[in-house]
Amino acid sequence: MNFQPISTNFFQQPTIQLAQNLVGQYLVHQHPDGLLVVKIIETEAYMGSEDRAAHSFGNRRTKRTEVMFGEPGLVYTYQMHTHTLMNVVSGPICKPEAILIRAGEPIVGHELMQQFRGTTAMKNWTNGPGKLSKALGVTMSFYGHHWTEKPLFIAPGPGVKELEIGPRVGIQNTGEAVDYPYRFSEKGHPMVSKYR
DNA sequence: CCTTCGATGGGCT
DNA sequence: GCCCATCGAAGGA
Repeated sequence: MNFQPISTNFFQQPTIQLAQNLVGQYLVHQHPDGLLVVKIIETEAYMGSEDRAAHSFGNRRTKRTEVMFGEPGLVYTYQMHTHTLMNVVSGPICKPEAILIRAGEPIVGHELMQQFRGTTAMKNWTNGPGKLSKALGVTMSFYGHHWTEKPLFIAPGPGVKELEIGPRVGIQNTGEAVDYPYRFSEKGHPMVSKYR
């Protein structure tokens, strides 16, 4: 298969819509040790200044959140404890919205993913945001990269049969935001990350 | 400075 | 379900 970056204007749709449409696309990393591809099966939208669960709530602008104020399609990586989490910057410039990529299904590069993840069962390689980054060999060095540029990019995928919508995971202490229906996943997929 | 706290994951009970 | 690794960001003094 020949994977090529999706067009730039794919990232110009409204954030909720983009979060939904990212489910079913491919995420490709042309890693020095081999090609790695997953189909995205779970995302979460973070709606910027209005969303108490977002790092950019209240337009908080710091070294970490700076990239969220940039153009849609940029890569926002950040550290959570010992893990790297991957986001797609969304919304117009200066509207700091983003989409967390939470889970994927291995398509190409199973051997390398297993090596990066250890010997656990395949269903545990990419069923969470930290695991996914590790399986794909993605680190903080991609902060500010663009998701249409090799070697790390989104490519058109097959989509999904049915989309499931629910509340986001792991955002206690964010008031009313805990129940916003901003989590999107492929219904019934065995590698969707845990429910809360 | 100093303290608190994670958009997590793995191990163990 | 509970514990905690491990560290930078955030926010207060």
